[in-house]
Amino acid sequence: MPELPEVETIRSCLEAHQGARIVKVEVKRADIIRRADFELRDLIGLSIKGVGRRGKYLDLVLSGRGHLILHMGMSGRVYQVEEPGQIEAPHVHLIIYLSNQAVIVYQDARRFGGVWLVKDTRDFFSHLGVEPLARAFNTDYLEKALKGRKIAIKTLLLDQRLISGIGNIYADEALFRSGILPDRPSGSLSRREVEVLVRAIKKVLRQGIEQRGTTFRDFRDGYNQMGGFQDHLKVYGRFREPCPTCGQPLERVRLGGRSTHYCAHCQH
DNA sequence: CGCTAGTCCTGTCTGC
DNA sequence: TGCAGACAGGACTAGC
Repeated sequence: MPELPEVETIRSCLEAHQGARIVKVEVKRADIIRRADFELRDLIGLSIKGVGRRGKYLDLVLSGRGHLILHMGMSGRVYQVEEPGQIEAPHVHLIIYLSNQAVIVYQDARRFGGVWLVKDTRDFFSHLGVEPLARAFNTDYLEKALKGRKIAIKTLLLDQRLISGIGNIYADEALFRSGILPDRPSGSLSRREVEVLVRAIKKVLRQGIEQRGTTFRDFRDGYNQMGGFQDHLKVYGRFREPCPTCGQPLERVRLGGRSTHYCAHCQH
């Protein structure tokens, strides 16, 4: 679920807790901890030095070189509450109590997400590709990555080893805005098309962040509030609705196992 | 390399 | 109303 704009939205919400100390940690389900370089109780007393994001991972940087890393999978939420008594919602797996009285809640119904206690993030993030909003993600980079590849361009955009942060919604939206069909063999894109696509990816991700993410179903921001970008989606979730550009009914197919939305008239 | 299918899970919606 | 089946924003693996 949460793609780059959603995780970034949560990240900026949690930034308010920079400097706060962890006073207590409750784990409701031990198996959501996917890796622990140190003990959970070692978190007590550490302060939050910063809140980062890498791809779709949220990175709580702790004093003493530790990181508490969260991934939301499909249905995960991370948000803060003022009153601990209000955390009765189902599927709460981790609760972090801070010295500033805030309580951070991690919940994930489907448990596709996870939590990692990591000492050094360099190796942890080493499998991830370029940040799509970074300068390093440009026409040259994508053109090189596409060269000779036959894989469908949408499937390639979802490969986190090449570009980290794009998910199903923003892939469909970026391709629509670029006028490129999702199943085009990656290597068949012209330099001009690659350029247009890179710009569209950056633009749609930035708009998603501005709108505080897309709440298609589960997503909530760091205050457990819905995002706003769902009102700006042009194709995702709009099967059979008229294309916002040409009015023809939008199509939906399955591509690489993922639901894929596009306009057969506007995208080539 | 590229592609499909399966896996991890629960919730929600649709059609009968 | 009940129930079965499809489907869901992610990521990994096995197999061909």
